[in-house]
Amino acid sequence: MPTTTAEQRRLEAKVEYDAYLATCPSRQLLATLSDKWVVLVLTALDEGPARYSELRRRIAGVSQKMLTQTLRGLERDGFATRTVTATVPVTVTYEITPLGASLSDVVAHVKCWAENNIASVTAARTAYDAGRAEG
Amino acid sequence: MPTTTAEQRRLEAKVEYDAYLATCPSRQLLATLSDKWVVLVLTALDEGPARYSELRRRIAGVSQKMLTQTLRGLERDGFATRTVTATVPVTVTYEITPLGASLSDVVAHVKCWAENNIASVTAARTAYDAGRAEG
DNA sequence: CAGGATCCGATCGGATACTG
DNA sequence: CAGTATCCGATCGGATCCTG
Repeated sequence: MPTTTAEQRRLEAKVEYDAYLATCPSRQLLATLSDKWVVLVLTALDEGPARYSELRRRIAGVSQKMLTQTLRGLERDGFATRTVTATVPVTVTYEITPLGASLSDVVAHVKCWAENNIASVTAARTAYDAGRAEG
Repeated sequence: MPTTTAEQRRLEAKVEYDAYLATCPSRQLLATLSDKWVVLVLTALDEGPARYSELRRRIAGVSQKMLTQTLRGLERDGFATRTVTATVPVTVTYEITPLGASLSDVVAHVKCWAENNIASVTAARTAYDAGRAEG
């Protein structure tokens, strides 16, 4: 009854790999950028400081849950600052940090590539789908 | 019974925004890169052509479902080619395309930023968590 | 070898209701 | 105004079984 087979070894490899991925800086960042809301909020903040409600307006369609959650993440990662002013009712202002702005530049770079190459991607997709259709 | 209130308008805004996002090239690409497997497979292919089983080994921890699904996506987007050789059993080789290699360069750029700035992010996180802990 | 098909638990994210 | 807390449907992805 050999319980350690290819199955076992694959599982071990997975655990190792997961650990590797978890500590890999680039994977961590990719995971962050994976979040669609992170990119949208970061971009919105890049246009200038804004209050919570202002952000909800800039990013139409975001739920309050996701906006809050995303802002907390950005704050934690040092990409944005959260400033509370003791007015009545309280005023909260979010602002992008230099680090956040730097990240925003990277995102802009990705956007640039996308805009330059979307035509090729669309063409490839159309061709691929056409091939599927005719069998 | 005014059924069209702020709630209604927000929904409409959301629909519009979703449509905008769906057609936005950069968002489409970001959505693609969002997928952790896309990045991993693309990177693996960037190291050279490989067969299906070889890819499973290069990317430890990937399930066959996700690998296949991801490869189909890459093929559809024109980032990789799939070549079937009629041997017994059949041999399938995947290779990155120039477009895919170009995208891989962008990913490398992101990785570079990550490696250069991970220290700042980690520091920010530690500081943030410390602040939370002490209340 | 290279997948297609299916089941199913886990996570995500929107809607809703309530608070200082 | 700026959130927090909860419910819950939908999607994701891994495991498993099967095929040319």
